[in-house]
Amino acid sequence: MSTEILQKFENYLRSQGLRLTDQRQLIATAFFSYKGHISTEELYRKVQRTSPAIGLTTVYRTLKLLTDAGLASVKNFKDGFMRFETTCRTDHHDHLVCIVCGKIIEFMNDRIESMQEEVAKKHGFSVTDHTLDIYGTCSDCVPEK
Amino acid sequence: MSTEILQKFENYLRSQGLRLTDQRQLIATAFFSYKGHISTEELYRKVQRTSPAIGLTTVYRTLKLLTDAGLASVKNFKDGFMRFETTCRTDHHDHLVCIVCGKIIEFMNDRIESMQEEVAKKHGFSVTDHTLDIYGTCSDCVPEK
DNA sequence: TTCCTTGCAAAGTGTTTGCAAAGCA
DNA sequence: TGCTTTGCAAACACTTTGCAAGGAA
Repeated sequence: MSTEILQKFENYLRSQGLRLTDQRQLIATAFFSYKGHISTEELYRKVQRTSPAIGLTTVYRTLKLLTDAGLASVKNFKDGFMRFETTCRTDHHDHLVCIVCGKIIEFMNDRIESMQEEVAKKHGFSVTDHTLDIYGTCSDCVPEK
Repeated sequence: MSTEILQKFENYLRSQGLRLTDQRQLIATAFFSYKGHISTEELYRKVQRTSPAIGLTTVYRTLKLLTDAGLASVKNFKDGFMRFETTCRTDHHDHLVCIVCGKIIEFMNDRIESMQEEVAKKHGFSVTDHTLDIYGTCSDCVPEK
């Protein structure tokens, strides 16, 4: 299932005169098997469990390649870490972030989207991208008054 | 005019057993006279022009104090710099950021705001904060095709 | 051979902290 | 005197780069 996407990665690499090495394959596979927004460190630890020889640097570099290939995208929440997620899911979405437990819920609201476009147009902007993160406390973390 | 807000700062400092020093006053004044989202470095350079002896560290520390005092708030755009703006203006707003020239336009849209609340409620979140940044190209920077 | 890839260590970024000197109360 | 403040330099945390060794074509 992730073979197809690995194939895309390999195609990109070849087109750049690069190679799909074992490390890159391992890192990419681990990355694509993760459903959420993974930080470099987390992906590193994930990969380390099965292949302790892989270095953090290689994880960084592979994530950069995946991003260049258009297969991953970077996201910065408030914690200052780079987080990545796959772009195969072509759906755009925004985020609800729990400031207590760190849970991230994705949502999508067409009306909000189209109103953003409208606002941008009104100011003469042509939108390339946007970020909507709502921070708050999730139902599991309600402060015990 | 900014005397009033400086007063607030001084009150906060006193309440914490701290002092409103010359440096802090200078930095705070420069900060409050800036209308937009200023980075630490920018504020540092601004202050340096009149008082070259002030250190970057002191700017960082003063901005932290202003934030603790509730007079400034931090904002992180994609560039990885901390940016601050005054909170005296109690109005909330979102941002349109030009990815070419860096221009930042503020806007406010009640319907978007209330729809965010709605989405959060639907997921059991109680909102404390949110971030809506729209990135794009402004009318001055339209790519010359 | 040629050039890509790797992991380590070192460098780089923006930010924070330790510290001794200086200053206010 | 006791405590805050300052600026420098060093430490930090995350990320990137330089490099020599190893590897595929």
